[in-house]
Amino acid sequence: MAVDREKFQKLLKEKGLKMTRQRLVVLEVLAENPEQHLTAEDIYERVKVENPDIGLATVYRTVQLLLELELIDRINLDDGFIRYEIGSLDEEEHHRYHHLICLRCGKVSAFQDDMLEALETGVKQALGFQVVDHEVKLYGYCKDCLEKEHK
Amino acid sequence: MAVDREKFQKLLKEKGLKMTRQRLVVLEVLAENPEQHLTAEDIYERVKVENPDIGLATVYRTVQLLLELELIDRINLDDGFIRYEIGSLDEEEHHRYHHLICLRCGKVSAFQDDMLEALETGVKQALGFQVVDHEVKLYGYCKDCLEKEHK
DNA sequence: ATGCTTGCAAAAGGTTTGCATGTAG
DNA sequence: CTACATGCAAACCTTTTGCAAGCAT
Repeated sequence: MAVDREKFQKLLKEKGLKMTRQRLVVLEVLAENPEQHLTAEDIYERVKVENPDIGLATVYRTVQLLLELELIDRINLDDGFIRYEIGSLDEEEHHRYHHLICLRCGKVSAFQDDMLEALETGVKQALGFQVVDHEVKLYGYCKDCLEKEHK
Repeated sequence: MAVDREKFQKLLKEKGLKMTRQRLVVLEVLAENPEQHLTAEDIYERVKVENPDIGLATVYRTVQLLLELELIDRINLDDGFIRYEIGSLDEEEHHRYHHLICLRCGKVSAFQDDMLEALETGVKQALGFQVVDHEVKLYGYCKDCLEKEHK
């Protein structure tokens, strides 16, 4: 997935910010690794390959920026790291991704489901709470680990 | 909600652990504050009232232990603190609690819904992933904040 | 030129750990 | 008595921040 530089620059300009090599490279790494749940350190390692001078602090500052621009999503798997992934380009699908976390091997996979929309409507009517985003994590055992266990 | 000391001691004994004043007090604080989402520091402050000598490290060690015994649940609201609350005594209700997080005032409330059971069955059939626990967080604006905004 | 950005290193802040002492069983 | 548990302080580790130097516009 390629980064649209013009669109990126336009988004930055709207906030009085500048397009830099570092920001572009961080965004590109995330765009090239969709659904990969990268930590700041992961991004740093990959960015350094073609950009050895970049600092880890810049990666942290950039992911914060990309979050504010809503270009990426934040994922917290409760393992002490905050992870990031490129947001879905399709607005309709953007909030329908959930995560499956294997308690044995730690593998994380995503699946899509829109059943929560009904739940959100119900919460609004019953409690007056207006939902704008959600996060669903399902913990359990993945197919591979289940099969290994049965041997 | 009172703590069943005999049951607690039995659980500890099964793992070769001892029942101490500190462990009991931490569990009691959590039992007396259901659905309160206490941080380790919160627990520490409340425990210190009647037990000034306890150390913060003991609180951390104890919540880890209580998690392993499945007496309490862990909640991560992405605010830099890990929070804890007593688990539902009713096994059937144990995994049906979800959280509503207000993006304006930060208030957290819980609601109950079992619609995820159907989702979990579907995930098992479609992907072979066996779900044993889940966490659902809905972000949005609570009734109070919505009303204030409309004035 | 102006002022946003960066890199470095230091700081921050919640959580964990080492170790000598205390205590439950 | 023995092994597990505690308290204290230091260590950890991810993330944030201060500041002088570096760029984008």
